[in-house]
Amino acid sequence: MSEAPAVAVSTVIFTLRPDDDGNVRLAVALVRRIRAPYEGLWALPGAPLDSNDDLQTAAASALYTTTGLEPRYLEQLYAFGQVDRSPDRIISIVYWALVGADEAAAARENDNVAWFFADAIPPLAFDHSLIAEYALWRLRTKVEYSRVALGFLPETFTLAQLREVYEVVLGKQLDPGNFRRMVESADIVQPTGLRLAGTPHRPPQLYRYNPTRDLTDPDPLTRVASASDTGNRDDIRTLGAAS
Amino acid sequence: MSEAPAVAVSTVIFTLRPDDDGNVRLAVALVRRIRAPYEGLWALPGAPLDSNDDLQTAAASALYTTTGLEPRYLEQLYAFGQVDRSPDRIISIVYWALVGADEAAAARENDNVAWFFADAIPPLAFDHSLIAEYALWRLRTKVEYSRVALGFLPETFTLAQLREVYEVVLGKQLDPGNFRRMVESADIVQPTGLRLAGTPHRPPQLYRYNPTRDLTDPDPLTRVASASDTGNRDDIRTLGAAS
DNA sequence: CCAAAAGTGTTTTAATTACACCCATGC
DNA sequence: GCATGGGTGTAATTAAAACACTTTTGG
Repeated sequence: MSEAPAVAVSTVIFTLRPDDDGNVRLAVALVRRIRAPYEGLWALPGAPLDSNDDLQTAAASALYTTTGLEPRYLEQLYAFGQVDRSPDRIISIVYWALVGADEAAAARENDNVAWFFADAIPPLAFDHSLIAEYALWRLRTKVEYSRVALGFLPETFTLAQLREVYEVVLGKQLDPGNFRRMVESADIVQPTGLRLAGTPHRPPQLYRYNPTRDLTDPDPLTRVASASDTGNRDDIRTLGAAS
Repeated sequence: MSEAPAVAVSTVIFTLRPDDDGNVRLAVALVRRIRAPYEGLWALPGAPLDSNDDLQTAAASALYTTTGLEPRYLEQLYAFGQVDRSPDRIISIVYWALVGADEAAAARENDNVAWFFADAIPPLAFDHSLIAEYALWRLRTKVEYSRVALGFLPETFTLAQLREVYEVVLGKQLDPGNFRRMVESADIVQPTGLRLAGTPHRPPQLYRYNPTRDLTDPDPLTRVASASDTGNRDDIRTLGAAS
């Protein structure tokens, strides 16, 4: 009889950041492994699950430990448990998170913690390459039918900024006019009445996200979480389950 | 310091079965708890994770133990790990499964194992009521954009049977003509060329599911699973991840 | 006035829905 | 023939995409 499987929680952390040419791109936070196995390789941030922590708390804490940031959005991705995915039997419960582009710019980064552009992720330890790819897929599909994109933006923003988030995540240009109508009819945001001044063109309206609506439409899990809020941080806009 | 969390795997098993009036309805398999806590209450079938089993194997085995059946479709639902969801700290990795209506009719059933109609599930042990509700939500949303409905049907079937599955799961009537066109354009099934005889009306065509397509469109996880098939049962039509 | 992005309007296209109607069989 | 569900056709509605055009600012 072998030992009981160990449980770990990891988080795929996404943000937006400009590359050297000034183009905004999707980026993922990775940590370098400092011990065997896969010593020296990059991996997803994570830690063994502390028995006193909820899964979501553990995921947020992995995020905080590596970046010093709080998630704007946090959702469970999948539980990985193939017997041979690691030398020891480890069940990894993986979350994915969005952090604000503004905050991430100031996030810590060093030899062992770094941001990688999503289209240039190096080979990762364990099955983490597959996990990262899956998280990316989930982000992209979810952007199309939910409001998670707001998780990258600060409190107020212009529609052009919001559209840029969609364009970067989806990897394609969007028609400004149609985008505006889509956003308005989906009731995603509220106008603040303020305008952004100082532009060399017509000053755009500033919007904020609609606080009466969650970033995703509520599935039964999210509904329970927001109804009987059991000590969850209220700076995470949704605690949503998968969907 | 408390002990390491234990890992269990449970499965929400769906099938279709007729009620006393002969109406086909969605049903879930439950087992009665024979020990504390929640002794006597109904619960989802499951078991502690054996260190030698993959998660999916464990889910299929929970299914087999309770019903004696093999899943036609099996997908991970969610990992539940709230600290207070059980007296001991237990991380439950939950799968959901579809079994054929024809086979389920012959499945074992006794004082401690029974099928309950999905709209009449009794209060369950632990947080299993919430889990069952979430699985139901996932099944319903997934039926709308994938081909999982085929998981309820035998090898060959008529379009009317397939439509009935959709109607029962979604809880609404569908237009036969439009349904036919939807199925044809989505390339869900293949005509067998055979016809069902003995009806008091025009004999319908028999179809089989399209084996060149999976029951769900492949996300990165499913794609890997089917490409490098690592000992998965080939009678499960997809090993799909969540989506 | 010009450049540039904000913002509005209109046309085209495609997908969805609603519903009328014919077809083929057992009785 | 007639009742019944199988199967086809078509018009109406709605949503998505394409794209022209007007507005408002800084320089």
